[in-house]
Amino acid sequence: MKKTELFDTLRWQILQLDIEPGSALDEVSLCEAHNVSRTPLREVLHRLAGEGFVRIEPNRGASVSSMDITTMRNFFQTAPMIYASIARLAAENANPAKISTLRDIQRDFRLAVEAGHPRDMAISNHKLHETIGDMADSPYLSPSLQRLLIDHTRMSQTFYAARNKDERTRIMTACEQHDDMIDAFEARDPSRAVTLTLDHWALSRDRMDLYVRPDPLPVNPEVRDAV
Amino acid sequence: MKKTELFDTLRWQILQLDIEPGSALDEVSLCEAHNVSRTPLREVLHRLAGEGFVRIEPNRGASVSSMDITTMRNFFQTAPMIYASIARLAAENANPAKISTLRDIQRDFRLAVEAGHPRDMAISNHKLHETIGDMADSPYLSPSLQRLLIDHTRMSQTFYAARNKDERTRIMTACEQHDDMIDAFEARDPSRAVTLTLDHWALSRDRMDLYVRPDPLPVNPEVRDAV
DNA sequence: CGCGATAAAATTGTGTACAATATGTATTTT
DNA sequence: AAAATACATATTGTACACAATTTTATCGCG
Repeated sequence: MKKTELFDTLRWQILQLDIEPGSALDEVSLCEAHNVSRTPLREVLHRLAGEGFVRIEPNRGASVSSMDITTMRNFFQTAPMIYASIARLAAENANPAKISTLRDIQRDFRLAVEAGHPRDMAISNHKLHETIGDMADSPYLSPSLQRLLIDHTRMSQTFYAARNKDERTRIMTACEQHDDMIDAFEARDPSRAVTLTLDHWALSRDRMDLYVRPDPLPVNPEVRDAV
Repeated sequence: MKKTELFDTLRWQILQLDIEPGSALDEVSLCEAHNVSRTPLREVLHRLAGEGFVRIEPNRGASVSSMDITTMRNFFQTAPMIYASIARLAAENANPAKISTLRDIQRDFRLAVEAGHPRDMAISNHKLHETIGDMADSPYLSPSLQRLLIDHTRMSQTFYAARNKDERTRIMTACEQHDDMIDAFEARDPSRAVTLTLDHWALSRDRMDLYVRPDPLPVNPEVRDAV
């Protein structure tokens, strides 16, 4: 397997929670698993570290970036601002090629929703928001967007693994919102794009709360205090 | 030289424009210069790439991130928002240890100003804003702050290389603003911290414009078109 | 002289061996 | 039995050799 593939593979494995947050990454086992030597693997790990997927402690190897409660608080604080700014820029910078890409991704997303495949939903959703970030074309904002999306996608696994009818309805709503957002980008309507984006955020935020505080809440007082 | 040192060395060389933006980085010459083999050097380059200091094109090596006019436009658009948000969080999360660090760095900055050492000013200024970012303690905002600071520090070389009295006065003002900002952080006054930060931004912005559009403007029409 | 193909040189990418460091275990000491 | 030490093992870090690729130089041809 080539290095670029390896990078993408590990990236997606992390995003899809195939590799648990916080878990240690053993170099030799990864090498055997992906059929590369340690030299390119380590280079990939260093890049992943630079982009926030992984944490490298000198002489102690790499581990997947963790998602603890304190960072979650920051997440909910920061996400709406970044998403809104990105949306604004994306609407200002919209071009037909990127809009077309967005439509393609959104088609995949809708198919995944109709087929009820949580993994594919999460993947398409990530790609969609990543592409919006590309369209915004802001080298200064996209680092934060990328960092947000890492944790957003990991958390959204819960969101898309819909169990009851209400949750499935929410996913349908999110799907419609995507279409509306793309329409707003295409129409180059920044303020509408921002509004729709914030609505979209609010919808997924309500569900992601459950990731941090799983439903039903544990009644164990010790656990509550720890949180 | 160890790998962590090498990382910092290259980082500062890029930030201080010792290595020109856009210039190619030859692996073997860097190895000889810093007395390491290519393996650790390449790992460092990959990490620098992940953090936005460097750009790696497969099979074509690494080059220092460039600063063209289009990215500059994004810079001025994005910077105030990120700086303000970071300032707010820094004021909310202020703790004595970090405040003390800030005071130390600011002391260095003032010394550099009084001694008239542009390089040291730029370094201290970078460290100061980086530490404010640490204090804000937001894993989602700091990637963008870091990316902004890369270009801000590189541009500020112009700012600190003061030639006339007016420019030196501006630097003095910036120095005072640093103190006021740290006071606001220490007092845990978010809104004041944000206001002061935006003032500080406005001051340096006015000077950095000159970097993008050097004074006096070239009247050559070909150059204008190319830009 | 310009253009394209081909060969040589230089540069980047990968595999492997070995060194340095950290971790785990057994033994000794109190 | 607990703590400390020394040793063995496992893991990470680095150097180097070679493979793959790109860049440069050379040559032939119209």
